[in-house]
Order: sequence, then structure tokens, then C-alpha cells
Amino acid sequence: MIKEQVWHQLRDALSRCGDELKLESTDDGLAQLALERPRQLHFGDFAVNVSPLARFAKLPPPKIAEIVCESVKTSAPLLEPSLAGGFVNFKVDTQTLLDGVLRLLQAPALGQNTVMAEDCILLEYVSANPTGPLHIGHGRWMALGNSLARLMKHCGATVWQEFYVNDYGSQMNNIANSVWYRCLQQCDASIPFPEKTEDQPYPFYPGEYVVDIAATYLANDENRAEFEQWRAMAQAPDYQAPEKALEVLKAEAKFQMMAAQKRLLERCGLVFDLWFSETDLHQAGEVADCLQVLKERGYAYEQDGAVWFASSRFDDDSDRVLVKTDGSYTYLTADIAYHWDKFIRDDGCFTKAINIWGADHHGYIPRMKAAIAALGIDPERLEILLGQLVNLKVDGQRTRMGKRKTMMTLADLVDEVGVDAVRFWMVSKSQDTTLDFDVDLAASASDENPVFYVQYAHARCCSIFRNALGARLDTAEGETLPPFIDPQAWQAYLSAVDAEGLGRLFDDIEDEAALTALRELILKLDGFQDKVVECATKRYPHLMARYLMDLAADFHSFYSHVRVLVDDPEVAKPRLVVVELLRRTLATGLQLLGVSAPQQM
RNA sequence: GCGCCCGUAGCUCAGCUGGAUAGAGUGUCGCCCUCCGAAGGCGAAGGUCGCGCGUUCGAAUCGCGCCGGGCGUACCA
Repeated sequence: MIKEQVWHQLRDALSRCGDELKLESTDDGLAQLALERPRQLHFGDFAVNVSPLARFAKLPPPKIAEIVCESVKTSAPLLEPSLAGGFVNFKVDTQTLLDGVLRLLQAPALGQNTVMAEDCILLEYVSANPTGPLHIGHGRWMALGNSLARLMKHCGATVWQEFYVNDYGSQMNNIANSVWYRCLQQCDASIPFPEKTEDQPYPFYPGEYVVDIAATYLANDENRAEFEQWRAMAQAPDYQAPEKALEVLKAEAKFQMMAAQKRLLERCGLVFDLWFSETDLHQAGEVADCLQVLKERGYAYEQDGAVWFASSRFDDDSDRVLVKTDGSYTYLTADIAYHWDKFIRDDGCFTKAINIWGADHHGYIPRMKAAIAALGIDPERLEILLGQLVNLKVDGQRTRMGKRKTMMTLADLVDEVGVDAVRFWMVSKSQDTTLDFDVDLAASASDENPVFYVQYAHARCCSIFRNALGARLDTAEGETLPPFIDPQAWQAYLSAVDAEGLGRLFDDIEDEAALTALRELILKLDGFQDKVVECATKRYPHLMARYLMDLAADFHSFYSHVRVLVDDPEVAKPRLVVVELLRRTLATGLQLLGVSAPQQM
């Protein structure tokens, strides 16, 4: 990278004035410094704030900057060093830029690196109950988790993506009962669906989708026949379902809902390595085993007819119930067993488990960390990423999302605005901030979504190549002309180009704004890999979305200042190289966010 | 009450391991298509970075205290 090269030069410069700055060693000094892009273009290509050296040199920052600046003057590829307070600004020579372009061109995969090569990560996200359709909040975890998986893989990590299916417990009974009543209604419309009452929990799902589950189920003749037998057993007024019926309908609801969730997620570009069933965990006896281990390690005890987890011996506020007085496990118990499984399966191959949870579960973190510690596993290996919730804005009014009312689902949203717009939008903001999702805006004015700005830049690059490599029509004569550049010759040029061949990249660019645009573009392209690493290690995919918007802006600016397909092919080719790099970078960046990079729009 | 997240331009948000004149999108107002895609470019206007105190040569960034908003605080899942 250009940046690395510059850093190297800066090191030399610093070593030459190390004594004067009273540095113990050049590396000590260097460790204090960061090479950054200046906030404003006219400061140059790179900047270093030397203020942190003040503690060694015992000199005011501007004086240190002066000393460093003098030293930089003798570092050949660094040009025009200038001072501004505690900053030293400088530019790099064109040769360095050309070398940088060449290296990017020869890279097999842009931005790919090995920073996380040692990591084997189990990433769990979305993890919804199979009791209803995915809602818009799930859309955020979907986009966030999958983008993160792609980014971490690009940094060399092994990433296993997992969806935990909460197919056990009372919610499943509720959906079974709900399907039961909807089935009854299919046969006899006069049978009422249980009404909601204010003062007690409502164990039903009133959503329309439950009607669809019932209809799909009954559309099968065998199912219908079986159901009629159960219906005959059900008596007014409450039409209690037979056990067997609930069992079958529970499985039916789970099957249909999971199929729908899978279909939608696949449409969004997600393929989970495993859909882990909570029921399987119980049936395999893992929950009981896990509880046994907790007991043996002295972290579970009986009191008041329940079994408790002594989580307060770790960072938790109080102890938690594992086995209720009625003898059944709490949700926590199964979840502990699940997380235990993550760390012991396949000989404990996973170095880290990362979960994405909604902020409404944040209070759950201390007890889960405590559980991991109690099981003798380093709790640092469990990393929980919290995402703040999504507020829906309908008619300018904020409403809390929830799948039990009738409101826009993730599938509806994807139908309305498309996968690309949803995925980009969902990761264009930090997960630390509550996302307001304006449904009306999404439905009406989808081209306000910044994703189109980025995609447009990509399509424009492709368009330039279509013009450069395709047959041309002479409008005056009506004749077909040969391509501006022969496609085969272009490929040959691309694979054989060297710094000399790129040498005319800066030719005929006299306009200051044009030159700035080109240099800026190259430096921005050079920073792609750093950005990939930053996104993956900070777990902040939104930084990639912003980077792509910046890059697209730099390209549009370059495009309006510098004509690529100029008459002299030897000048046009190096410029096409830049367009090619841009095309690849945009495509790779979008791919890392799971967004398509269309060749035309 | 306690815990976590947030409060930055009209709106939606970046920036937060302290550092230059606080940025972008959108909206508003100008200008730019005989020339590679105007879903674009160039420019203008728009800010006591919620408030106060503290640490520091220096605070949007760190600490403390307020104020405002969201979420949580189950033998629910």
C-alpha cells in the first residue's frame, strides 16, 4: 500500500532527527504517531500530528513539527512538507502513486488480508422464533451479521454462521393453538378466534399469517381428513384441541415459518451453515448435561423448590432460576447449554463466539458471560454485539415494531424496495444508534437511498468500458467502427502493464481540480484494505457503507473533471486502469455488504 | 431506583484510543448536458457538537453531575 511506503519513509525521516527530539528509539517515537489523511485536501496527501512527541522532546508541538518537517525534506518521495500547528503535511510523488496503482492492479483480490487468519468464529445472528414472519428489526441483524461475516472472511477469518431456532417452549404452544383456531375457522367461519383481554397474557398470535398457515395445511387432503377427526372431538364453547392435534400443528407451523424465513434470508443473500434447533438440544440431553456440569462445579443450587444459577458470584446482579418449581427448564438454561455447545463442539475449534442481540436483551449479557465462566470457559471468548432497535415511522408517527400486530414485515419491505436498498440502508448507520425506518419514504422514494449513488458509480465504470471496448457507430456516416481499444489488446495491456506503461496517467491533466480529483481517487482506492480491516475488527460494517459513498463521490468528481476516453490511446489506457480499479473496488465493497453491483441501471 | 445505548446543520446520521477552520447524505437556493450515463458535477446558505463543572497546552471526543429520548431490570421466550 502507498500508506505503508510512506510510513517507511517517515520512519527514516524520524530516525534522522531522533536525537534532537530526545527519542529513546525511532520505534518508540513512531508508536506515538499515526499517519492519516488530512481533513482537508489542500493540506496535502498525508499528515502526521507530532504533538504526542512533546513528552519526550519537551518542546512545544510546533517546534517539533518544524524539526520533523526539515527532516522530511530530505526524504525523496515525500514532497512539499508543510507545517500547521503540530501537524506536518506532505505529498507523495507521482511515482509512488503509480506504484500504488500497479500493486492494486496486480492484487488477486482487493482488500483481502490475513489480519484475522488465526480466528475461527461462530457468528450467531437473526435467531428468531419460528412463530411468525421476520420483522424489520430482524432485517437489521440480517444485514449487520452477514456483512460482518463477509468482512471477517475477507480478513482471513474462518466464519461459521448460525441461526438458533427457538422452537421450544410456550411460544410454540401458542402458535400451535393459534393455528388450531384458524383451522377451525376455515371449516366453520362462525367459530370465534380467542379475544384479547387486558389483564392477562394473551397466548395467541392474531396475525393474518396464521390464517395462511392453516389454509396451507388444510389444502392437503390427508391433513384435512385428519383434522376433521380432531375437529369432531373439539367441543364448544372453547373448542379445546386434542394433544395430538397441537403436536402436529406445532410442527406444521414451525415447518412453514422456517421455510419462509429461510426463503427470505436466501433472497437477501444469506446462507446459514447451521440452523440449530433448541428442541434438538433438549432431546439430545445437552441441557440436562450442562445443568449437571454447573452443579458439579458448584454453581447451581436448590432453593424454594427451584434450581438456581449462582451468577451473582460473577458480574450478575442476582442469581437466576435454571429449573422452575414445576420442574421445567427456563429459557436461560437451554441457552447456556447452547453456548456451552458452541465452545465444546468439534474439539472446541471455535476461538470465539460472536452473537448479535437486540438492545432489548442487553440485561442478559452478564448472566450469559457468568454462565460461560462458570463452565470454565474464558468469558472473553463470548462477544456480544448489541444492536439498537428499529423504530418504524408510519405517517410520520413512530411505532414500536412487533410481529403480533399487523404491520410491515421484512418480506414486505424487501418486496417494496428490494434487497439492495434494504441491506445497504440497514448497515449505513452504526448499530449503536436507534434506526428510524421511514416506511413511507422506503415505499415511495427508494432512489433517495444512497445505495443507488454507489451502484450508479459502478454502472458508470462499466459503461465506460462498454464504450471503450465495444463496436462504435459512426453517427455521421452510419457505419460501424472498430472498438476504441481492442478487447484482447486491453486484456494483454492489463496483465502486462508496468509502472512505465502507466507513466502517462498524469499527462494532459493541467487543471488543478482535475489533478486533485485523480490523486484523491488513487489514495482513496489505496485505503480500501485498511477500511476492510477496520470494519471487521471494530465490528462496524457501517464504515464500509460510508467508505463506498465517499469513493463514489470521488469518482463522480474525477469523471466530471477528467475525460477517460481521450483520443490518444496511450493516455486513455492508464486512465482506464484507474476506472478498472474503481470498478473492482466498488464491486468488492458492495459484495462485502451483500449488495449487487449492476453493470447497468 | 439501578444498568446499557443515544442526544452533532431543518431532517437522517458520520466523526468519539483528545489535536488543524466539526463533516456527509437529504432538504432549500444558484450555476453546469453539441463531448465517456445529469440516478451526475460545481457553488451558497445552514452548528453555543443537550447543559454545567472538571482534567489538559488543547475536549464533540476523557471524568463527574444534571436534562431529554430509547431499551432493559421475570420461576416469558
